[in-house]
Amino acid sequence: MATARRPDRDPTRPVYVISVAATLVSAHPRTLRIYEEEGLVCPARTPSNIRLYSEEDIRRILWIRHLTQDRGVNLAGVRALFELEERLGMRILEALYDEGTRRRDEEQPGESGVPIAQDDDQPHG
Amino acid sequence: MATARRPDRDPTRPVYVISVAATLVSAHPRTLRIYEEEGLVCPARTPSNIRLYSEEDIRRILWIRHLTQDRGVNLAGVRALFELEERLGMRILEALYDEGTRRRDEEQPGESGVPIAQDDDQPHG
DNA sequence: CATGTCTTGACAACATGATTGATAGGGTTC
DNA sequence: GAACCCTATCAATCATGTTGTCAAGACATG
Repeated sequence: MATARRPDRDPTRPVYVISVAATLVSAHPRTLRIYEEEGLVCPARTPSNIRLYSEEDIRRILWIRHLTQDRGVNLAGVRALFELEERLGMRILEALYDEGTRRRDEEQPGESGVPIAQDDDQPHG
Repeated sequence: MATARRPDRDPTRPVYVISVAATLVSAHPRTLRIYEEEGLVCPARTPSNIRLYSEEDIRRILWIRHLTQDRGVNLAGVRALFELEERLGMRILEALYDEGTRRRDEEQPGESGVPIAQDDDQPHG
């Protein structure tokens, strides 16, 4: 019945509830709600209004985490960067992530050079 | 003796000492020194180590003021945006400034759509 | 039905950051 | 010599980011 091959792995498909998503990105659920309030992420909702985050949402959040935690950019700066990327219609964030890595010959299968989540012990020590 | 025509108006020519520059951008001299410490601006120096800001420096500072004061971006975000612009080799900041203005048919003579300084009453009330 | 997880909303603690201010000791310019 | 500059430090103020908690309610699954 698989339409393409593995529709379960569609990166846009909403799958994670907020507690799971928070664990994936090593943040507090409260923080993810704030990101949504700030308009930085727009997770889907179930008919009963439950947030469901897709893989793309997770990647977007990981970008926010990278910019805020590693680079010290505040949410207003993240918004400006996202807005810039959207207006220019190109993946400018990638160029920003080539910080210590300079440039690698080939890209990882992670479609857009997003920082990968290494699951920490405690999301919110 | 004018080489081209009016070399005095070369936008890269260092002319303003820090007190004058601070007045031009409506900020405290202390703030301008912080911008320099953060690597956001690099004014020229006289042989006796006195800072001299050029028109381009002023425009750059006005960008910082716009991003920080009007958009709430912190200095780390400003650095990310400048770094991005430098890596991409294009004026992406312009696209960011078209916020409420969308796009105007013609550009003002101000070479790069930089927010103009309207001199306030008190730089640091 | 009971339990657990979700929802929004509010309040607060804590640390960090941005900006301005003041001070000290010394150099530069007029 | 007065007024400006330099570096460096300390501090006050205000805003922000993150986490935490509490409340009252809706929903899903056992």
